[in-house]
Amino acid sequence: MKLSIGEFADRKKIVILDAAEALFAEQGFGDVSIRDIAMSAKANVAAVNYHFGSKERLFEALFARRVVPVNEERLALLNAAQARGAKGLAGLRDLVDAFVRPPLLLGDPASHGERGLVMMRFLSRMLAMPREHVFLESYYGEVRTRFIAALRDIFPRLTLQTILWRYNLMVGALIYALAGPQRMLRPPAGIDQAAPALDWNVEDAIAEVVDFCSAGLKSPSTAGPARSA
Amino acid sequence: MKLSIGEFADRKKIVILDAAEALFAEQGFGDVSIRDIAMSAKANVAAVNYHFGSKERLFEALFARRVVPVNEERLALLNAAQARGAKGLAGLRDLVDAFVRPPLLLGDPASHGERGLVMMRFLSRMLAMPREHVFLESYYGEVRTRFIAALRDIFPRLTLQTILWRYNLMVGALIYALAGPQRMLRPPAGIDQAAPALDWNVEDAIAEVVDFCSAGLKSPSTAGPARSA
DNA sequence: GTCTATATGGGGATAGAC
DNA sequence: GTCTATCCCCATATAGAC
Repeated sequence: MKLSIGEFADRKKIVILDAAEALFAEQGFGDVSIRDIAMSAKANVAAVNYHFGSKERLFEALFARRVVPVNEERLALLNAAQARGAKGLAGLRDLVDAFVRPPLLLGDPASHGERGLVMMRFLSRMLAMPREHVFLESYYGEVRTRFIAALRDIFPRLTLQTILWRYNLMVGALIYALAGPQRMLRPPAGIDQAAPALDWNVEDAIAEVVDFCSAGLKSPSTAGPARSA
Repeated sequence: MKLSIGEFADRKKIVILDAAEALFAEQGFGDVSIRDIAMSAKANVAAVNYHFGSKERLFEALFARRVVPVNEERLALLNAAQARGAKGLAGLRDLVDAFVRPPLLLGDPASHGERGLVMMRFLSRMLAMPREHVFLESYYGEVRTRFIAALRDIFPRLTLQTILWRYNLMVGALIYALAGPQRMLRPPAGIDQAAPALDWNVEDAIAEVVDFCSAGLKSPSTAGPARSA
C-alpha cells in the first residue's frame, strides 16, 4: 500500500520520536545528541531539526506524548473511584491504584510489546528530571493537587506536612519502579535460588507497589511532636 | 597562617571537588563541562585535568567521597541494631533507620551548613544514575546484600520477590526524599495555609521516611497467587 | 521534505613554557 | 603545580541545492 506524503512524513516523525525516546530512556538528556537520534532513526540530522525545530522542542513533544495520557487516565481512575464512593480507608487502595496503574501499564508487553519497557523507563527519567526549567509543574500540577486533596479527605487527622511527605515518598517509589522492574527482581549476591528475574508480570508489579504505598500512607505517624496519627 | 604546598594543593582539590559536586547536583553529569567546573572553582581548566586525569575520574572521586562513608555508617548501624538483638518485627524500624538515616543526615544544616543540601542532592542524583557502566554495583553490593538478608530474616514468610520489590521501593522513596526535602513540603495549589515549607527538620524527615517505609515493608502481601503474607 | 555542506561554538584533553 | 595556547572532535543549527 502506498503512503501519501503526509502519512509518510507522520511516520517519519514517529520513527524519530521513538528513536529519541529509547535513547533518552537509556542515557538521559544531556548525553544524547541529535546526531545519535538521527542515526538511530536512519534519518538526517537536518530532518530532525526540520520536524521539531530544536532539541528542546523535540524533547517536549516526547514528554507530552507520554505524560499527558497517563495523567488523564490517572484522573479518570480517581474520579471513577470517588464516584464509586468508597470513603475513608476503604478508598485508599483505589486511590493508590489510580496513581500507579497508568504509568506501570505502559510497561505491559501485552499492550506495547518490547517498546513497553522503553516507554516506562523514559517516563521514569522524565519524572526524575533535574531541571526546573522543565515544564514539569505545568504538566503535573493538577494530578498533584487532586491526589493530595483526596488523601487529606481520607486522613483528616494527619498534618498537611505528613501528607505531603507521604505523597512524595509514593512518587519516589513509583519512579524507581518505573525505571526498571526487571532490575528490581535481580537477586542479591549469595542467593542460591535460581534467578526468576526476567519474567515479570504487570499485575504483580502493580500489586506490589499498591501494597507498599497503601501501607506507607496509612501508617501511624510518629514524626514531630505537633503531629497526630 | 601559611600553607605548605601540599596543603595548598589539597585545598585546591577540595575546592574543585566542591564546585563539581554542586554543579552535578544541580544539572546532572552530561550537562556540566569541565570548563564550568573550573570557572566555578576559580581554577584553570588544565588544573582540573592535572588533578583528576579526566572528567570520569573526577566523577568517581566525588562519588566515593560521599557514598563510601554513608554506606559504612549504614552497615555499622545495622550491625549495632542486630547486636542489640531486637528480633523480628521489633527490629524493623531499626533496620529502616539504619538504611535511611546516614544519607538523610548529610542534609543536616547543623552538621554541614549550607553544603548539606548540596551533598544530599548530589547523592540522590548518583543513585538515580542512568548508566550501567557506573561503578554503582561495586559500591552498593554489600549494603544491598546485607539489608536484604536482614529483611528475609524478619519476614520469613514473604517471597524473595516481594522482599526485593519492597527493598527497592524503599530505595526509590529515599532517593526522591534526598533529591529535595524542601520541595516535598511545598503545598499544592489551592491550599490556604501559609507555607511553612522552608524550615525542615532532619529528625522529622527521618521519622517520616521511617514511618512510611516500615509500614510498606511489613504490609500484608496481595501480589501473586503463589505468595503469602 | 530531504539532503549536503557549512557556520559557529563548545567540548575534553594535552604540550610545553614558567 | 599552574598557566596559555592549541589540537581535534563533536555539538546544534541553518543555508541552499535538489
